[in-house]
Amino acid sequence: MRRSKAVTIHDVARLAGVSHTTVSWAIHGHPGITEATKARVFKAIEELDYHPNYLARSLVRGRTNAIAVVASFFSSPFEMEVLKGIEQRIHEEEIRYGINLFSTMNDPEKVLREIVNGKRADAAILLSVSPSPETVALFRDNSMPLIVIDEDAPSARTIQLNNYRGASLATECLLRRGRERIALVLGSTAGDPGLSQTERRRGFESALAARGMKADPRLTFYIEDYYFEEGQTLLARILETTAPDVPDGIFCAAGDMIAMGIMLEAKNRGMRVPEDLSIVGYDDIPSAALVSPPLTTIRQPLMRIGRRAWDETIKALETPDGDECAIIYEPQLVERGSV
Amino acid sequence: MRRSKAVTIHDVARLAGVSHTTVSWAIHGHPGITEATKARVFKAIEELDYHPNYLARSLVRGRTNAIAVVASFFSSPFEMEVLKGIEQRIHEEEIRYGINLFSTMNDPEKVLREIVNGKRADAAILLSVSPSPETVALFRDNSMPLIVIDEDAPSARTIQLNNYRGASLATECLLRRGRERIALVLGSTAGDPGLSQTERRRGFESALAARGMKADPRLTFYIEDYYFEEGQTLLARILETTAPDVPDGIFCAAGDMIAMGIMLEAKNRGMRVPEDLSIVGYDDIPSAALVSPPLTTIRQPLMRIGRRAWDETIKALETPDGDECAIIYEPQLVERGSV
DNA sequence: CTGAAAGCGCTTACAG
DNA sequence: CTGAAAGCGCTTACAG
Repeated sequence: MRRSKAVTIHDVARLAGVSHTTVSWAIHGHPGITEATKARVFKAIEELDYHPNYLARSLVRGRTNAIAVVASFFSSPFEMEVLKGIEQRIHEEEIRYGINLFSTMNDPEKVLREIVNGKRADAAILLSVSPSPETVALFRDNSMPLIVIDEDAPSARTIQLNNYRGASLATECLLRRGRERIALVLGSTAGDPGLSQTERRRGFESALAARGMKADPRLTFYIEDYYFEEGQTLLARILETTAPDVPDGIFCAAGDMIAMGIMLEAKNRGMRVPEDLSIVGYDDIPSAALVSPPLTTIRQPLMRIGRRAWDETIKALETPDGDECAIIYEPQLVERGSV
Repeated sequence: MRRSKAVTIHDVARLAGVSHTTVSWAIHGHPGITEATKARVFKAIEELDYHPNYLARSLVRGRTNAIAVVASFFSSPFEMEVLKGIEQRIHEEEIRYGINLFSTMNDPEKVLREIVNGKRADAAILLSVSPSPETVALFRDNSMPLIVIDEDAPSARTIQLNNYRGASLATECLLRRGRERIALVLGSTAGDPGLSQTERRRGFESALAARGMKADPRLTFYIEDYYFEEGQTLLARILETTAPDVPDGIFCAAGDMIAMGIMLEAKNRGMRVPEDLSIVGYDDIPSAALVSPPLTTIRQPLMRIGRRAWDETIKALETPDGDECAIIYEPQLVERGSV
């Protein structure tokens, strides 16, 4: 097995009969290198199949040409969609940045500090990860752009979803159909509830309040996981704990997957949706339209958010002293048959 | 705005009153540094909040501590599930590798060469990307491990799914229910059909052959995209082009999403599933169980594949001269109500 | 037990 | 128009 030693700029210089400085300049289109010399250099590069070592280049330039994308876990529908938007942008624009994934199961702050201090990327995009003020300051001190999606972070660039409004829309839809005992299902309570869940609760409560109704704490439920089986067991729990005053509507702020689990279980128990029980989900995942009845839900422009996050990152990288931004995207009610 | 200069190993050395060599050795637990010296060094590190520059370290070590994950597009259910498996492993094992995403819309070979030549990672995992023999050789010559998932690559480490068998299982299921005119729906024909689609076709044909039947070329259809709307328009096309001998069964090797689109359109047209038309999908995406009737489909152990890919990568990294492997995972028929 | 020196592969003022 | 030199921040034989 031939274990070839990597070819360096010096090999190219030797073959072309110039100094390695000249090679570097030829590569970078530095003005004032003869066409003839340039040609010799490129011929040598071709011949040796030379590729600049990206690490060395990054070290001396102080730029990695990589963007960190940080999330607590990838591969949830939310992260997937946003990632898709980012990807689209990369391809459309031919921008020469790589993307490095960091997931933060344990200690988000530690990961973020390591990105900055270890110079592991030129900028970071955070998906539903909330940085401490100290960390935001750390990024700023190192002039490293930080884009925060779906969380709040004072004096950072944020791209948010109006979760408050999404929840209001969902709840109002239920109220319009005359639902009077509406249960609220929220996402995981593990540790910090997260801004989005908090906001959805607020939106739910305010929509009720607008009708002079009050949220009944016994009608608020939490889930642990996002598998639809969780939705099935949850409905059992809801019916049990609330009997005989079972709810006639459910706003499942924890997302469509859970909502679909609830719906399936309702059907298994002979309940009619929406006649006996109306359900509204959140996210509008692709299969929401395919279940029966099709699920009424809230759609968020996740791909657009991904694209925008990328654009903001690039902008921040190119104009380092630009203002921080606070962009908010509006959700949309998608009315189908489950209400 | 304070723009702090990064703290280097020299700053630490100065504060601790030792040479930078000693600092480096203290960090790496080099034997023969007094406890007292070590303590001074670590105190200085703490005080200055020093973090080694990862680029410099990688350059001198010749290792990036990053694994490249390459796919034509991320954020398809397939890639996401595999990625999830990889992620799990990273967290379970506390392994210190980062993961760098490379997507290869245009020129896969170019991306792969750049990863090797630019030293952008220590190893690469390919998701449904098929490397040329030259590229496989390039990886080998640079002793860079290459793990190929769901494609074939002579003399590389491969982790494959038995697509042939999956298709046979699906087709046999249809045949058992007495279906006699079975249509085959295959994925995108753009360029190379890809190994998995080719194998699924083979499996389909062999299952028919086992009953003395022959695949009817007029009953083979291709899709462009993987949105479920595509499935809806496809059924229209199928019915049109085959009338009056419309199929009584469809094996949708292009995946569940399309299968669900087909099913929705069938219901819209007043066809009964499975009485008038049986449908089998592929992938067992989470919502397959939720549609009505629930979709019969083929499940593949994607997360396990992700985990295994990671393990093989690490193994290859640690024992560079290990054998190439060829692992094959078996799919499983999940019988629900659509057949 | 600790330090001076060389080197990883590149870029970029600075001279000629 | 081209080259010699310094330096990015680290690691690691090699001497003392």
